[in-house]
Amino acid sequence: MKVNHVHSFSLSIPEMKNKQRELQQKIEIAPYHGTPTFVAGVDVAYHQQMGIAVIIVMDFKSMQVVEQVWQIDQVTQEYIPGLLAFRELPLILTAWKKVTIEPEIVFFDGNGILHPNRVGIATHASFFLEKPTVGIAKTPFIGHYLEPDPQRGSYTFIYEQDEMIGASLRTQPNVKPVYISVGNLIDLDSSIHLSMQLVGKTSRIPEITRQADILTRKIRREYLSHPN
DNA sequence: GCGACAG
DNA sequence: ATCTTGTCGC
Repeated sequence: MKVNHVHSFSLSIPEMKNKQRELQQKIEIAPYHGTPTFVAGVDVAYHQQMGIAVIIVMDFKSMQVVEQVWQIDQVTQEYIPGLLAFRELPLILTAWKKVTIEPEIVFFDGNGILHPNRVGIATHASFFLEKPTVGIAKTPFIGHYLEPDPQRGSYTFIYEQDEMIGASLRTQPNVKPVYISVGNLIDLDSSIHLSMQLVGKTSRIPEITRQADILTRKIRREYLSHPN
């Protein structure tokens, strides 16, 4: 297992757990509540060794993109299940410095506490961003849950033992659900409902991370894909 | 020990 | 994540 702790951040797994316990108290004292004005979405794409991190800032009500920033750099850390943040977070945090419109909540392509150590990338990122984060994953990682009803907006909770660690959310009728989990500083119900409000008419993935994903591929097309 | 395993 | 054509459906 190769993990270089030579990044703009570095937390060992025990440190992650401590940090999580510390911020868990803030969640209980002051979880995010209400309707955000601006939200952000984060995603990363790759072209060989190059990674492209995109952050989209969007007006929550109109779902219009108000800012988009990105960062391109070499990524040498391999992907290890459970340690996605070690691969993607350094690039994301560099891109984050370019954001000028401050969002209240940040959504990630990946998991929050729906993770073997309860520290998925959305949770890990919150330690540095210090704001509420939510994980939106396209495939389940861990946990047990029942299939949500086929209609749009229905959801079931995901458990491990007696711990409720996420939700399986049906964003479109008869379409495979997405997997929502708390990153930090927000409760699961808000995470689910805010994610659902960011779903467009026909897409399975909420617009906030979908737009980030789209831009990520566009940048790759224009800057990295062509040999000449 | 063996397989599974977010992106 | 990435490699990839056509195709069914709104």
